[in-house]
Amino acid sequence: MDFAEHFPIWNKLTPHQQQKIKQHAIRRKVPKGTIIHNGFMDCIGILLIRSGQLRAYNISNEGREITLYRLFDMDICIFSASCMMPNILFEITIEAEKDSEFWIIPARIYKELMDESAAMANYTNQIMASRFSEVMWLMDQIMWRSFDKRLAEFLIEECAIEDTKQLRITHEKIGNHMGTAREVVTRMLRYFQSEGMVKLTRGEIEITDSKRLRELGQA
Amino acid sequence: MDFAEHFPIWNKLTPHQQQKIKQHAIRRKVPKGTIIHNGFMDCIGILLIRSGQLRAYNISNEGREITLYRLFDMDICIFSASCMMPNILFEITIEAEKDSEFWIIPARIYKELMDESAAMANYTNQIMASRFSEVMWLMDQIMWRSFDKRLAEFLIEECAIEDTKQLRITHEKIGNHMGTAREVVTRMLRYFQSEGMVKLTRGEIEITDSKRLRELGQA
DNA sequence: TTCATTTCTGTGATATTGTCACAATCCTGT
DNA sequence: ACAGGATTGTGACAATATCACAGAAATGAA
Repeated sequence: MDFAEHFPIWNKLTPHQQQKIKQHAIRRKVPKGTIIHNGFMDCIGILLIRSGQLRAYNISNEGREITLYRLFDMDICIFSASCMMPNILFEITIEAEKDSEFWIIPARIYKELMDESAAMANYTNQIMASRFSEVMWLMDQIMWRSFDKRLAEFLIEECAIEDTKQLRITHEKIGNHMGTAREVVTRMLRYFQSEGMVKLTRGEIEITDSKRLRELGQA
Repeated sequence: MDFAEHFPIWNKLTPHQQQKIKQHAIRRKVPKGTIIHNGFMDCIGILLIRSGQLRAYNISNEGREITLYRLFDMDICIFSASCMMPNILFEITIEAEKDSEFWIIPARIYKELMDESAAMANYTNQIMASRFSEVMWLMDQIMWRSFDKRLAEFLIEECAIEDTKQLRITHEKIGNHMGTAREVVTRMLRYFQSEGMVKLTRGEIEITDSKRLRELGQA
């Protein structure tokens, strides 16, 4: 079990607490597309991500989506255990964007640890603050930046994550990430193409002028 | 000092911790309009509100505002001590909307308490979760609800807070609360007036059909 | 291989909201 | 009474969202 290597505050826990985690942590593997957490329904526990990529997003009543943040290797997902936090009154969905593997610490166990360990509680605090910061960043984007800049930034970010200039993603998916309609994405991408910044083919977007796109995204 | 009566987890603290708070907590009174916290600049500490009303909001580079949440009697303001939370990477401004009075626990003292007391750390967690929930609620509003419904709901909410149907507020202020331009507010209010839901005079909005307004706000 | 079906993209028409410019009105202090 | 500021009103236009529908490309079944 290489859990200890990955859990950041392992050394601040007592042997007894370490033992407890070792005993109850479960390892799990899920294929791309799996819904790991959905609103209030389930409460599997805290996740420590070993590999893969998760996406936390919000769904409107009409089924429109917006990505709140993403989780990568070593990240910790707390909202999959929102049942143990009575003041979390919002619903969030968490989905595996890629095949992923993670450990689960059951909510009950984690709560016990938080209650008895200030280190654990403070660490949880920091994770919550990180997620909060990410959502606030998103809020700023939505409120104060125009769509062309946001889309440019999204494409650049996506290229960085996937480490390629040939993004295999549909306009619909981009719309779901950004909380807007597919048509809006299509139109803006066509504009980008007319400006020579991307080349569009079905199911793929090739970035042809990443310098200009980056400038636009950072403006 | 009636601090103890107001601080929710007072009983879970050791006498020594209680003593420490009593020693360092400061009481302060500020007039309406005071900026209590501004971005990263100051870090006065945790506030426990005794009376009055605070507003936490966000400012864009161009100076446009949006209210994130409000704080009332007994509420606790943590972002006035964001310097002690390294993962809080966003800027927030906190302003007294009315003459207000509160206690301040200096950030350093509060941090010491959190580090040594799991109860304190977990309590802080809950406050953070509450604020997070409020921001997520706002996000939902912004993303998925049309402006007429949001404005209707704002007016109803404002009436509840002020306990009156004659709101003394300018269109500009409403725009700043809702993150939109003054003209947009003016136009929608004129529409509401044409529908007989409000009556507009300079500096005042009288709600004349709160039933319909409420229905609109909840639709 | 062919055809039907599904997925993905393209586009015009219209509605909503944001931006800009400027005017009109009301209020306040002198 | 008057000047100057604060507040509100409004038209023109831009940006984005919504709706309806069509065409193109991929997929899978026969």
